[in-house]
Amino acid sequence: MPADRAPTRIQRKNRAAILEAALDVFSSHGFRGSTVDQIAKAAGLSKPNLLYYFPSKEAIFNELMAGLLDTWLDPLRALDPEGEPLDEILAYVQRKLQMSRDFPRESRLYANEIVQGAPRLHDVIAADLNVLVEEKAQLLQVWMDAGRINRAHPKHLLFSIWSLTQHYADFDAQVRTLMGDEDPFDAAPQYLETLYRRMLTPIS
Amino acid sequence: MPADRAPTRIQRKNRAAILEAALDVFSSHGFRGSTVDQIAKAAGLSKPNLLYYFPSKEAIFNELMAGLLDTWLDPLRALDPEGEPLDEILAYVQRKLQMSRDFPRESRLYANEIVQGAPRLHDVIAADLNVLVEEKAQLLQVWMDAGRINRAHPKHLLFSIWSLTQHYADFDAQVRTLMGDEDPFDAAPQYLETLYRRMLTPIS
DNA sequence: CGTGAGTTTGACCAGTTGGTCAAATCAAGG
DNA sequence: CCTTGATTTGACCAACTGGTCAAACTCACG
Repeated sequence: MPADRAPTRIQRKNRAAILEAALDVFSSHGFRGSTVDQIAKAAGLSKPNLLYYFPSKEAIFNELMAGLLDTWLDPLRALDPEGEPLDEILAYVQRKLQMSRDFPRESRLYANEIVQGAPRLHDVIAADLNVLVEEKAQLLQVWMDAGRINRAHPKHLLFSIWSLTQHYADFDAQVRTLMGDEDPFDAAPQYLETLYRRMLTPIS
Repeated sequence: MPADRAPTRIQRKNRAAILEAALDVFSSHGFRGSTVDQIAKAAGLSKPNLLYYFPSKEAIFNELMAGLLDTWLDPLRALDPEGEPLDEILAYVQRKLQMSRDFPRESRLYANEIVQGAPRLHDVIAADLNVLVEEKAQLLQVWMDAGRINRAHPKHLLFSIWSLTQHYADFDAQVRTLMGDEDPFDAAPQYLETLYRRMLTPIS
C-alpha cells in the first residue's frame, strides 16, 4: 500500500489503469460477477500487484462509485432556475442523452446496482440524490404553477427523463439488435426533443 | 432426475417452488451473483435435492427465461391493427405499466440480463423479438402515414414505452427512495397517459 | 405389509475466488 | 554505484461454488 505522501508517477498511472479496467469489468458483469483477476488482467497487472494499490475488491468499487455519482448528477445540477423553462428541460434531456452515448459503462454500472436493490448505494441515494431531486422537483413545480410549462408530476417527469435517456446505454444490447444498421443515437435526440416539447409546451 | 412420465404431485410442487425461488434470487443478484444453495434454501430444499430436479444452475435459469419471455411480449402482441390507434397505444402503455407493478421481479431479471449485454439471450432477441418489433413498428408507421397519430420514429416510440414502464420495476429501489411515502404507481398511470396523449394526438 | 420407484441427504470433489506474505526486483537520489 | 523505499510476483490459504454419488429414506400401490 502506497504511503500517505504525494503519489508517485507509477502510482498515478496504475491507480488510473485499475479504475478504468474496473469500470469495464464491473459494468459488464456486476460487482459479484466480476473477479479481481479479471480487473487485474484488464489493467495489465497481476492480482497481488493490484491489491497493492487497493485493499480490496470492494474498495475499488467504492472509489469508482464515488467518482461516478458526482459527475452523474452534474447535468441535473445545471438546470437553471433563471433560464427559459422549456429550453432548460430540453437541454437537460440532451445533456443526459449525450452522457448515455459518451459514458455507457458508467450508466450500466449504476443501473446494475439499482436493479439489484442498490445494496451498496442506499446511503448516497437517500442523502445527496434526494436533496437534489427535491430541489429540482420544486423548481419544476414553480414553472408549472406559473404556466410556463404544462403540468405534470415533477418527480415522474424527472424519472421519465432518466429512464428514456439511460435506456440507450443500459439496454444498448437490445436496442442495437433491434435497430439493425441504424445507429440509435441518430434519431434519439430528435425523438426525445419532440416528445418533451409536445409534452411540456403550455396549452394556453 | 425424474423419469420421462407424467410428473408426480411432489415433482410438480418442488419444480414450481424452485422456479419461484429462482426468480426471487436471480432477479435480485443476477445469474452470476446467485448461488444454487441460495435458491435451494429459498425453495426449502437441500442443494443436492434441487439438483435432482434440475440438472444445473443454468438449466433453471433457462427454463425461467423461456417461460418469462412469452408472457413478457404478450402486451405488445395484443396491439390491434383494427383498433383506434391512440387508444391502442395508450392501452398498451397501461398494460405494460401494470406488468411492472405486478411482476417487478420478472422485469428486473430481464433487465439484469440485458444490462450485462444479454450473453444468454442474444438468440431469442435476434429472433422472436425482432420479428415482433418489425411488425408492430410497421403498424405504427401505417397509423402515422394515415395521420391518425403524430409522426415519431416507430422503434424509438416502442423503446420509450418499454423504458418508461419498466423503469418503475427496474429502478424500484431508487424510485421508492425518492418518492418517500407516495406510492409511485399512484401517479404513474396518469403521468404516462398524459405524456403519450400529448405526444401522439394528431396536430391537424 | 412388502416392494420398487421416487425422493432426499451427507460426504465429497475439483475449480474458483478474495486476499496474504515473504522474497525478489526496480527506480531515484545521494 | 549503492542504498532505501517503492513496486512486483510466485506460492499459498481458507472459503465458497457447482456438481456428483452412493446410501438412506419415503411413498404409492398391489
